[in-house]
Formats: sequence, structure tokens, C-alpha cells
Amino acid sequence: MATIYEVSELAGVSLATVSRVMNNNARVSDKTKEKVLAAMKQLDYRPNSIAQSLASNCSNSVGILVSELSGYFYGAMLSGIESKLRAAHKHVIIAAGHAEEATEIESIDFLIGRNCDALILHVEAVSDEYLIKLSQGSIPIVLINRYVAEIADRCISLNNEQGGYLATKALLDKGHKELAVISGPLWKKDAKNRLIGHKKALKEFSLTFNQDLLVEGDYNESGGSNGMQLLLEKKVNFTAVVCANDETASGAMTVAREHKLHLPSDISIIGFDNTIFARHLYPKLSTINYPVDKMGQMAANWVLKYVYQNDSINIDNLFKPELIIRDSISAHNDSITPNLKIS
Amino acid sequence: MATIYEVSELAGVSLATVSRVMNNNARVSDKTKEKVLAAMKQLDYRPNSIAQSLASNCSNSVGILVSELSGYFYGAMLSGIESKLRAAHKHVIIAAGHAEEATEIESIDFLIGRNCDALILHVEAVSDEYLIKLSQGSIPIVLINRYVAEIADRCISLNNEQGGYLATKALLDKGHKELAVISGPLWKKDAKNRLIGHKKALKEFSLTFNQDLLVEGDYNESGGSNGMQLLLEKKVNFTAVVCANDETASGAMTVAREHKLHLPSDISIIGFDNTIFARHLYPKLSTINYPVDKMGQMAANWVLKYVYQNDSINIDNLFKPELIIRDSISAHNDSITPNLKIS
DNA sequence: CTGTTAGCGCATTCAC
DNA sequence: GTGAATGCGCTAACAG
Repeated sequence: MATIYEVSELAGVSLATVSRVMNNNARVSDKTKEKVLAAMKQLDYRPNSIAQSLASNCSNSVGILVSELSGYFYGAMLSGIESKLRAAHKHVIIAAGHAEEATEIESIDFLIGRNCDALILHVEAVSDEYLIKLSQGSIPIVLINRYVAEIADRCISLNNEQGGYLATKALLDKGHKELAVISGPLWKKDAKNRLIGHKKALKEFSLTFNQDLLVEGDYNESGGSNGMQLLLEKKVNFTAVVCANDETASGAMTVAREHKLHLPSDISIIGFDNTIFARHLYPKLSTINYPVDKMGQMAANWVLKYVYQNDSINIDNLFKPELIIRDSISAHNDSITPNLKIS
Repeated sequence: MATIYEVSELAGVSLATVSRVMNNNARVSDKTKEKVLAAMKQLDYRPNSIAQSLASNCSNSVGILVSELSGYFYGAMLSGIESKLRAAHKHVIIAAGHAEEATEIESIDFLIGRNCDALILHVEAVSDEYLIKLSQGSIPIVLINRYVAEIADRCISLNNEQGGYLATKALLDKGHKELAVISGPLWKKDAKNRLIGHKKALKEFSLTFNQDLLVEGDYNESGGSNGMQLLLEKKVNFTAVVCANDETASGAMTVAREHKLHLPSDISIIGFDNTIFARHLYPKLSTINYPVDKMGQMAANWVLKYVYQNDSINIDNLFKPELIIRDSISAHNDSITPNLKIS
């Protein structure tokens, strides 16, 4: 692999001149510029980005931490981030945190050790204090789906409480009064906030929250199926289920059908996220739109603006959830309650 | 950020000694080693990996190129790769190729420019010749889901033809004789090979392939729904559909239901990939298992073995597809053909 | 506009 | 076992 030195020799100029035409940041006469360009082409020269990074103290790479690399949700997020950053010729280094504190911290250290210029973090387990301290370090961070008041300007988040409220209200508006919830893990802030929104909607309809109708899931299909199984075994009445996310809804629907329940007439179901497969579930899933791809792009924008000095970019920190109505919700029918149908 | 030099001063030793205890590759007396370690801890020293890379000519990073970052298929692949590499303290740099030749090539250049020690590629659009030439370059590559005979030892692939055969045979075994196909883009090798397997199974059952029953999809839900729509509009008889993958099947099922067709009694459907949501479709989707996570891990293993000299690893190049039977296939019923039911 | 000179932080010969 | 010296490939002052 040719080096800048060889190029300079072939072109008959100095190292610095070659560097200048590469970075295009200082005036070079057209004549010498062409000589250099020709030499580069002839040698098939490619700059060594490692050396560039060392010399310039800028690695042109940004570290991304997500809980999982698989699934539509994180996929959409990664995709949004990568497309933006890539267009700006920045490298994307990824790691998975698995929603475990130790892994998340280790991953962050890992990314810092790689001299990333910035970090985009989707973290769940680490504490606010940790994040605040981290944000005071030398390497800038942005948070996705996490709101920490002290560093609010670095948070790209969704109003989860509002989302939980909208989901529940959609059901209440259809006349449902006995709502079950299969939540996300309640130690996670987003899950907790969605539940707060749920309770708020209930209160607005003068209904009281029934702890017996709450099952804690895991944001996965299995949490949804286990949750539905538990709810049905409890033999307590409910006509609708608010699910933590689309995956949870999917699992819940599968189990409901295994119990010969008809959807949505026996049980109405609503999801959260509006992942791409929500519209392909049967019945087509009503859900709350979570614009995670746009949020990923926004996080990338934040980095472009504040780390790479692209001043023309505007940042939106808070995104709004939106109700998506499809077929998985029906009007409440008093005459049928699901547990009556289970032998 | 402390440098190795500051550590050496504090410990009262030379640069080289500090480097030695870091890399633990040369004998250092226990006493000085402890002094150095203490100094490191006191300064909260972290090695600068950029500098390490420059000096050692090894970046400890491997570049990953996938067609898309979103979706369960690529997610599972990425996840498999990352977990293995991460455990070996290697960095993962990702890029998306979007199944377009120009983008794929540009992405590969991008990753090479980042001085990756190796590349794990899931490419679709670039030619075999390009890959062969690339493999002769200085940076090792591994291919996932692509078989190129000349560099077979660098290919981690699935027997797609066998998969296509198994899927079709599953339908034929149930008595279906009029099979429609919603394929992947036929310029992609995997899609083509699956179709070859399809035809092979037909021949085994003394059936002839009917071009009218083939629709080319795009491996996405939309390809499945458009494909099913087209098939139904053609008014040509079929009782089962072989789908390019699970997403395609999902889209096809949605449209079939919109036409009041009952699944699987009116139309049997089989997918491909066995992505995580296949079992949550309704009816639960029969499909072909594609162990993409394991294949991702194997690709990582290849790199660990041949690039980072971990000799204790064994490599499997060819993975086998496997039939997964669920509920989306029923025995053929002569009395019903779907197009009769469409007004 | 262009060339010279120092480093960036570390690994790796060599000597001792 | 340890230290001194050299260079990885490039950027960034500083001269001229």
C-alpha cells in the first residue's frame, strides 16, 4: 500500500502538499494539485485512516450501543443512524449491551477505547448518574430512548407516557372497561412511563387500575405469550390487552388463538412501536407509532452538528407517539368475556 | 488521557517496559510489573488503540457488510458475528450495501479504508470476479450466503437449492399439484438456486413447472403481497404458494385473507428462513430453517482462526436447510381452488 | 502557495 | 530483564 511519502516523491512535491490536496483545506495551485492527483491515481494511493486519526486526534468513527442487534426495532434504529453517518463519511462501530448494566458499561468502555469521536447510546440498565458523569467526560454522548433531565439536550426520546396513554385511550374509546396489561420489564423507564400513561387514561375514564390484570413481560414474543397465558389462567375478566410492544402483542395473539379466542371480537389488542410486521399480523395490529428510524437519524444529526460542526442541522429532542388504528381492536361487546370461553 | 509515557515516568521505568506489561508478551520481573500496573491504575491509563493499530499494523477491527441493517434476518446475522468477535475483543465496523453493486463496492472500499483486519461480507450485487480479485488482495475476506467456487474455503453458505427443494417437497407430499411461487429477485443467486430446487422437486413428482405461476418478489412483505395479488388476478389455479422467505409469506398471507381466502385450507403457504416471527404468523408458518446466526458466528470464527491465528477453531463452510412444519400447510383438497372464490 | 519540522501514542528492534 | 532509539503514516504549525 502506497504511502503519502511515495506519492510526494512521484509528484515531486513535499509531504505537506500531498496532505493538503487530500484534505482540500488549503490553497494549492491547480498545476501541483493535478500532479499530486495523478501520482495518487498511479500508485492507487489510499490514505491510511489509522494514521490520519492518530495525527489529527479524530477517528471519524462513532460508537453505537444498542441493546440488541436483532429485531425490527433496533434494526430500524441502526439503519437510521448508519445512513446518516455514512453519508458524512463517518464510520459506525457497534456493540450490543443486552440491557445488562455490566455489559452496557463494558461496551461503553470498549467503544471509548476505540477512540470514537462520539457515542450514540441506547442504554437501559445503567443509572442516570453514570450517564451524567459520562457526559462530562471528553467524549460526547447522545442518548436514544432515554430521558435524563440533567442532560436533556443530549437525549433523543419518545414521549412514552403519552404513548401509553394513547394506546389505552384507543381501547377505552371503544367501550372497553376491563383492560389487561402485558408490560415491558418495569425496571425499564420506558415500560414504566407507558404504564403511567395507561393509568392516566384509566383515571380520565374514571376507571381504577387493577393490579391483577397486570403481567410483566420482556418486550419479546415469549413475554407476550406467557403473559396472555397467565392472564387467562387467572380467570379474571378482561376484554382488551394493552401490550408493551408489537412483539409482545404478537405472542399474546398467538396464545389467545390457541385458547380458541377470536380476535378481535373476544379480545382487543394493541401494540406499541409500529414495527414493520405489525400490519401483517392477523388481525392487523393497531399500535402506537414509534419513529425509531427518524430518531436514529436525529441522534446521528446531533453528532454531525455538535461533534463534526455541521451547523446547518436542527435537532428535535422529543418525538411524539401516534396512534395507528388497524383491525385488532373492536368495540366492546358486553355479552362475551374471554374467560367464560375457557374450559 | 494519560499516555504510556506518563505511566513510564510515574513507574520509573522506560516506555518499552510499560509496553511489555501491557502486551504481556515478554518477561518482566514481578516487581517492575507491579510498579507499572500501579502507575496505570493511578493514572487511569487506557491504551490508545489508534496508536496501537498504527504501530502494530493491526487494527483489531473487522468490517461487516450486510445488505440491510434492519430485519430479523440480518439482525440475527449481525448478532452472531458481534457476539463472537466481541468476546475476542475485536471491533465490529458495519456498513449496509443495499444489494446494489455501486453501494456494495463503495462500502467495501469504505471498510478497507478503515484498515480492517478482515471483512465479513454479505454481498449480492457484485460479481464473482470482483470477489475473487478482492480475495487476492491484502485483506482477508469471508463471504456469507454466497458460494464462489474459486474461493470456496472463504464461503459460509447455505445449500439454497436443497432448501428450495425441501420447501416444495413439503407441499407436494401433502398432495398439492398446482404450486405458485413468489420468488426472490431472480438475479440474486440464492433466489435462483431456491427456484432450481423447486423445479427439481417438481420433476421428482413428475410435475412440470408452470411459468404462469411464478411471480418475482423482492424478499420483502410488499413483494409477497404484490405477488399474491398478481397471482389471484391471473385466475389460474393453484392450491399452494412457495414463498421466497418468511416476509414474503407474511405479505402473501395478508393479501390472501383480504380476498377472503381461508388459510391454510384454501391456500397452503411455506416460507423460508425461519425468522423469529414465523411462528407468530397466523396460521403459524411452515418454513425452512436458515441458521443465519450460526453462520454469522462461523464467519467470525473464520476470521478468528485465519486472521487472528486462533488455531483451535474448526470451520464448517456449508450449512444445511431444514424443514420446519407448522400450521400453514394443509393437505390438498380437490374441491376448492382459490380463484373460484374470487368474485 | 510550498517545504521543513515536529510530533500523535505506541510497538519493536537492538543493545546492555 | 530493561532501556534507548526508530518508525508506523499522517497532520499541523511554522517558515519561507
